[in-house]
Amino acid sequence: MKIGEFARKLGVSTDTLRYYEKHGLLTPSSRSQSGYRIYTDTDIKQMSFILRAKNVGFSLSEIKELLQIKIHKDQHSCHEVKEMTLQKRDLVAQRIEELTRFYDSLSLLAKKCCGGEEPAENCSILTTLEDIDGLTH
Amino acid sequence: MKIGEFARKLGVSTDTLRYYEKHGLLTPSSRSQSGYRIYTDTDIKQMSFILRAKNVGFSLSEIKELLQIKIHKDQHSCHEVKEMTLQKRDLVAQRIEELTRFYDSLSLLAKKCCGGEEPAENCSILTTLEDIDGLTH
DNA sequence: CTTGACCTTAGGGTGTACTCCAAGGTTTAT
DNA sequence: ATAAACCTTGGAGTACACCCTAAGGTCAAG
Ligand SMILES: [Zn+2]
Ligand SMILES: [Zn+2]
Ligand SMILES: [Zn+2]
Ligand SMILES: [Zn+2]
Repeated sequence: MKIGEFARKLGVSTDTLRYYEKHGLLTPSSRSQSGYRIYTDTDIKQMSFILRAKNVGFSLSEIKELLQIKIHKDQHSCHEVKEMTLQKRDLVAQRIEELTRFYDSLSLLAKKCCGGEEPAENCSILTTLEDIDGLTH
Repeated sequence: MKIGEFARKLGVSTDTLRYYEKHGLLTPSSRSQSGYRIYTDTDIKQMSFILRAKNVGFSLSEIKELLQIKIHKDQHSCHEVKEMTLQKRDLVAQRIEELTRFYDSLSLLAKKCCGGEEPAENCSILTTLEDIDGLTH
């Protein structure tokens, strides 16, 4: 499919796709005789991967590194490729851990509030926010 | 403490701190007679909160919204404040879910690789990466 | 065979989040 | 008292990730 249809399917702009190509994140599978970009289902999968990674806070250069796993093919051993994958996975695990602490902070915060209709001036939620780091330890 | 010491403690630049103040993320507790910014332990807690949020991929404007919980004091009821906190918490939960899918993708990928010393040319990890979305469904 | 919807590249503009001066005032140490 | 090490504001510059426009080529429908 051409760039317009592909962009609509993925919910991004054609400009974004050209930008990603220029920066080595997603090169369309081929070009038509007239030079049009041709995207395939494989490209949809890779683009979905990119968008999910972006959504959880990875920068484009970090995502590019994640995709490098694919590019190292013949220059590297299975061992190296596996190591790299596990290393990236650990990075994700760290983020999950931090986010979980964050989630717990907000949960505790909510728990401390009565949720009533009175003005929140003396609400413990507000006085506790300053201690949010203390809450999680 | 003054801005330099505070910056060193938190591992950021003084420029960043002035930038955050200008954009409403962290206003130092007070100023000295000569106009120097004076930061306290409370400011350390708030800044740690900001940095943790940044680390897990929140933008500064999102973080500002998170901190609004504190600012709404007398204008809002306990009910509203609690709702806001829970809503922010759900946003964090969504991110955790996405990151977890991501983690599973990379785990499955690693599992498919023998990890041996031969060139990775025929490594299933590389042929599977294109199918990474399929892996998680 | 022309209209309109698509596509191409090149290059400029925007918002975010810093980062780096410049010119000057303050504080501490010798 | 004067240097060194802080601090102040204002404004300019940078990197990232787009976003938009211009000028033109391609292609299916009427
Ligand atoms: Zn309350
Ligand atoms: Zn209450
Ligand atoms: Zn392998
Ligand atoms: Zn192998």
